[in-house]
Amino acid sequence: MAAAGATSRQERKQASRDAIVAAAARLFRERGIGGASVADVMSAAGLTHGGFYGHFDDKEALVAAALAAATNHRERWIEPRPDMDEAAWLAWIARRYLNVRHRDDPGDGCPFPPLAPDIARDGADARRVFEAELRKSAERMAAGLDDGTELDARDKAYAVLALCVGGLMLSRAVESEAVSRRLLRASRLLAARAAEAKPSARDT
Amino acid sequence: MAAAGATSRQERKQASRDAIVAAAARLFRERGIGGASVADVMSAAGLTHGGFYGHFDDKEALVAAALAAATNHRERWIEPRPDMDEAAWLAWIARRYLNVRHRDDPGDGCPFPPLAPDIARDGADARRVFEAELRKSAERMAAGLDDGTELDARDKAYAVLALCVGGLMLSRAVESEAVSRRLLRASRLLAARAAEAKPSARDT
DNA sequence: ATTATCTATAGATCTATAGATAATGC
DNA sequence: ATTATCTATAGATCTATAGATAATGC
Repeated sequence: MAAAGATSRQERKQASRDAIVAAAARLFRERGIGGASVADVMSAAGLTHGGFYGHFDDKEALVAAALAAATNHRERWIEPRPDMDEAAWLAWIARRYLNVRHRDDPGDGCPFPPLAPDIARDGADARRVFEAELRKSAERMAAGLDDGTELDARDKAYAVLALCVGGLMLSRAVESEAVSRRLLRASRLLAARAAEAKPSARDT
Repeated sequence: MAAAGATSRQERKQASRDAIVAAAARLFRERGIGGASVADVMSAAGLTHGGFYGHFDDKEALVAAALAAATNHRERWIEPRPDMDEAAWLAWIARRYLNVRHRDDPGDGCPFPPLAPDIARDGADARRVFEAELRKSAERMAAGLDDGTELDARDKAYAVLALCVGGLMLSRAVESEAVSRRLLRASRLLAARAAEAKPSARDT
């Protein structure tokens, strides 16, 4: 008789937990970890402050969960495109990441630029989650790249990630629109150069 | 009779202010802006909490001053080397910036990686100072670079800065030494590729 | 009867201010 | 007499906990 529509106690608790994590993932990206209190997160999730500690031991555990949850971004930016050569694909990825829309919507964007310094100073658990997420991004990108002479496919991916994260972060920290856009554009153009100089030379 | 050794009231106040700014520049880089309280900064400067407001209107004014003061880093990393070609010089700059020593000493290092996200969320004053400092770095670097076909000298400089800042920041946010070093190395290698493919081709 | 959530609060911050103190400079 | 700094504190947070409440599930 356990019909599909029935929401068990466990299911509802899980739904609350999911709402807390989703709210935290957004607020931490928008305001930084210190800028969003537990009460802020719970309120955004439609719950009251005190209930938080039935779901997590402490705020640091929430940080790790929120970071892992803010992962949906990856599929949007690092999409396989077998029809393109390496340089064109890297340019395509960089264009999807380094743009004004992404710059202006940190709450729904990549968690690395707004959270990296906070995580660097946080506990080892958070850094382990950060590393796992970064590695997944690198591996997804590396799958579409070739090993080069100096940089293998994963090296290229890490370097392009560093460039994208740095470019987006700096574009948010400057005041003038002109410099901000210049940072985005220049970083996009350098990203494509991670490709080997002559990717299709051997085909000729 | 105003001998050189005499310290006027004004001079001593200036010395206190300098000590406050120096302490703030270090603590903000080490712990983030939210992680160092006004009391922490004053204590590190050898003064008491209450005296702060005789020097600055509020904490945000200190952030702007501390950011501008953490500028001595630039000369260390972007040193003109007319003996090198463009790619070699960029590789040299990247090596000076993207290394383990710099990674492990944020308090004495470049203020951009640890502070950029905080500044992005802070007031316009802080962002203006950030932009001015970034622009000075870019111009110092661009002075040693050539205009290319896609990227002019300043574009190259901004892109290399984005890469360096992103690479250093990510290398601090991951937990394993192996991934951290890989990020530094891969970013160093990509930095050199901001140079034109054949800088000395015309000379032949 | 069990459990998820809420109300209320303790204890520890943090920014900013007000008034006291101690040292310089007229 | 002026001014830089210190002591003390108000008012506003923030994390975490304890005990009350209300709803599910036996």
